[in-house]
Amino acid sequence: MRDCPSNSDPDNTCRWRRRKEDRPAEILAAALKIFAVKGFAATKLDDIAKEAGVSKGTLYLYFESKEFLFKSLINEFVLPQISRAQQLANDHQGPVKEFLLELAKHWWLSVGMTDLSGIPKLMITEAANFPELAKFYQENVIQPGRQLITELIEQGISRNEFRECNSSEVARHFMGPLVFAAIWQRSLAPFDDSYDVDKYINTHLEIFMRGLSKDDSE
Amino acid sequence: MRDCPSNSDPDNTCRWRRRKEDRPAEILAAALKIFAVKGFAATKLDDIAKEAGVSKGTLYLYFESKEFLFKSLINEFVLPQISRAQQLANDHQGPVKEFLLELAKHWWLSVGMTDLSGIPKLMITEAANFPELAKFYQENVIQPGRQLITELIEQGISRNEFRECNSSEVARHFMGPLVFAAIWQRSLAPFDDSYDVDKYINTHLEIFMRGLSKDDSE
Amino acid sequence: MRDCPSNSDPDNTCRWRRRKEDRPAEILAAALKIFAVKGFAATKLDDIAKEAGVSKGTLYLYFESKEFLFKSLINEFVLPQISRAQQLANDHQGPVKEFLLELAKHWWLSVGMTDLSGIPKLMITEAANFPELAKFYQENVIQPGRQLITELIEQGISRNEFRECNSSEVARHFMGPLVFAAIWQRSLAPFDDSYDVDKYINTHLEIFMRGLSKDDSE
Amino acid sequence: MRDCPSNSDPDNTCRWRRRKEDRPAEILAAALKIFAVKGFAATKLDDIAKEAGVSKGTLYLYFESKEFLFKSLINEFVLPQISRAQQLANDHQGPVKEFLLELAKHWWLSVGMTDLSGIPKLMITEAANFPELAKFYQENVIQPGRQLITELIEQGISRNEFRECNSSEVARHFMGPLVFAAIWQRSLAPFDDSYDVDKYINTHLEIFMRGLSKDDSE
DNA sequence: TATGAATGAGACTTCATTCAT
DNA sequence: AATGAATGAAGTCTCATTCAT
Repeated sequence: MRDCPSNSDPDNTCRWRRRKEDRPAEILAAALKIFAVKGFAATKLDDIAKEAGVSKGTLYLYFESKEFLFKSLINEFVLPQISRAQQLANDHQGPVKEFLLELAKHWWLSVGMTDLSGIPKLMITEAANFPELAKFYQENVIQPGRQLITELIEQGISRNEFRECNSSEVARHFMGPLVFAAIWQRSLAPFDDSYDVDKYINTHLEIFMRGLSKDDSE
Repeated sequence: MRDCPSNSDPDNTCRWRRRKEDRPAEILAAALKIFAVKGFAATKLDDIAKEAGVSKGTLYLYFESKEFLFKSLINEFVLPQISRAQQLANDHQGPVKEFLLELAKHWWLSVGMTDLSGIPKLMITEAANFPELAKFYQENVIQPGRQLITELIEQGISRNEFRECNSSEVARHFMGPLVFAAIWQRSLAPFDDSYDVDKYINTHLEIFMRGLSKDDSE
Repeated sequence: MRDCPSNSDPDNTCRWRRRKEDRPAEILAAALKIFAVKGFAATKLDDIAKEAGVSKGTLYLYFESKEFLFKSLINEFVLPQISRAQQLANDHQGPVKEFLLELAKHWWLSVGMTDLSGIPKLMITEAANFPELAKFYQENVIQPGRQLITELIEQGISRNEFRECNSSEVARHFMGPLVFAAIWQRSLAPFDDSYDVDKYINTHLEIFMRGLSKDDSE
Repeated sequence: MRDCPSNSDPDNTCRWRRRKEDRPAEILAAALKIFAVKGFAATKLDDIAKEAGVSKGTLYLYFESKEFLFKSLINEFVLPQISRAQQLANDHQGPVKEFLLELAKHWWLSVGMTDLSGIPKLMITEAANFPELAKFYQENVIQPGRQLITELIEQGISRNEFRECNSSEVARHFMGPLVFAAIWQRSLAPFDDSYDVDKYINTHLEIFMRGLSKDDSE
């Protein structure tokens, strides 16, 4: 379905494949890869086209400009993330601590260690160049996400799992290092032989949970 | 034209006299400001020149290219940082915990909240575009810095201030949130009304120290 | 898909049935409309296709290129014009003056006020970009047309209707304002509220005839 | 003044001439030449740059876009024309007929036979593509010009030089053929060996004046 | 030393043309 | 025969770099 029928193009060298429906998603995936590495300005549309396996002109069949492609990228990949965590939250049972750990693990597997981690990196990189986008991201991703964590922490406090604390402030410190790990992964980690993301995340969660736990919780 | 004519200012009391020997430093400071906001590719030399109060051509009297200017920037501002912390470390007396807190405070005042915080942001942003620079930064700033913290933590453990832990790994979590706060400051913080850096840093240090302290340390 | 399915319209009474043999003519008509408004270079084949109600690809089934389509246009619409006037000339009886007026009226009704007036506009607009076409037009339309008028004027002189004059030169002034009116119609007339073509043409013919008439002819 | 000092660049091969003040006018003159021949869309900025003897980039130092250059062209060359004729009108003495002939001659020498005749051609060619420009031209050039002629004709009527007529309508027929001659010159005249502009204009003025004169004016 | 007009390579973007369906 | 997704050459425009002044 995606390619030329194999019988007429066994080597898949056919340049005239038609796959209108898949194209936008393919292009967005390619764009995310390149943009996340180079940033907006340093990315050439030629590179994205090559990564997507199409010609430069094809990009313009689906996205009216480089800027629009970039913005579509954020919208496309960001919006689905929002609701997912909330669904998880609604379903969970049992100790908050365990659920928070599960949430971290889930975020890491579905965002942090995938191409999607390019999104937070891009938002940090380009916030000053695309303020509307940054505002949108802040309001629709960061804040709802933090709100969710905040509520969980408060739940943990009221369930006597966690010590009293400024839940909203503490929530920032739950996500911060996760996001930082994702960004680090895409920047200086390749130059740091002794860096091990999983260890980093585990250590973070340990420190965080110990800091949050009641003193007599041992 | 821009300088005070020497004949009219024989006593050199003119406050606005341009000291030629400062030009490179002025340009580097201007470049840091702009690069940190826009990133390397999106920055125009015109903008840097304007910020520095010189003409575009003048930049080329001191730096042979945009890339060279960028690299000079890193070298210029990064190298001094390295030794400073070590000097502090050599001088310190008393509890490690207090010194670590002092170190964090010092880093924040001299780097995190100044234009110098543009350096870590740029390194993260441009690591993939300037691998040699990233390698250099990693080896000459990140690693020595972490090494210093690692040793302090080990000292704290041996002095019975801190619990047993993987000192090197934990050291990452001392600096990570500080660096993250600096970067956040320069990206999404302007869109987050409820964000307060100082609170963020204090909360981080509290959580971190509590996580590191011995259980009976209360 | 666009045609009536033949099985559902066995009697061929469907008004919207697409007659394939008309396609080239339909495309040429659409092309004339768009080209006359925008000129050759500013016209997109997409626009012509839309106007003709076909897809872009279809244009290439009938015309090998944009340039060829443009040239076909001129040939298609220009050649029929030539002989028509001459036929009229052969048939006419009575005063030359009346026939000239009739000729002007006929030209205006069949060319000047129809889409065909796009042809002279295009020839003037694009003469420098398509010299061969301009030469062809000059030799096959302009000159024969003027020759016809010239002969009529000479006939009028010999019949004592008109004063002596340089018939060939005067012939230019018979057609010139008619053509100019057609072109004006397609350019600046829409911005001139007080412009009235019919009045313009009538005034022209009055002035022209008065200038041509014998002084005592009143 | 315009070029490099001859002593340092006797062969005038210096590519780094500076002549900021002259540049815009030079570029506009070059642009008028090319635009008038090819029309807006078919003109490449490279061609204009070459004609002006500068590089493509230089155009953008003075005009922010191709469209803006085009519009500047109209504004630059059109506005001066307006007042000139009115000044002439204010100064004139004697018979209106002679002054009208003088005006025609003046227009032809200063516009019709110079590069400036490209302006009316461009307005006709591009009216549909630049409606605001067409409106501006209509209101600021065509109408004032016609108004001037109209008043002169009315003056002639009241001085008993001309017959009664619809002065405003007749004024159109004074200028029309002059403008048409200018446009013809730039389009099909090169393909018409027997065409002689001067003869055309003289014949026009003869016919026009005869048509306007009183019957007993002989 | 300092300037900024000028340059031209290279990016974004358009659209005539092709061809699998 | 008809379509319209895909292509890529060619145009507009930007900006790092140069150099006469």
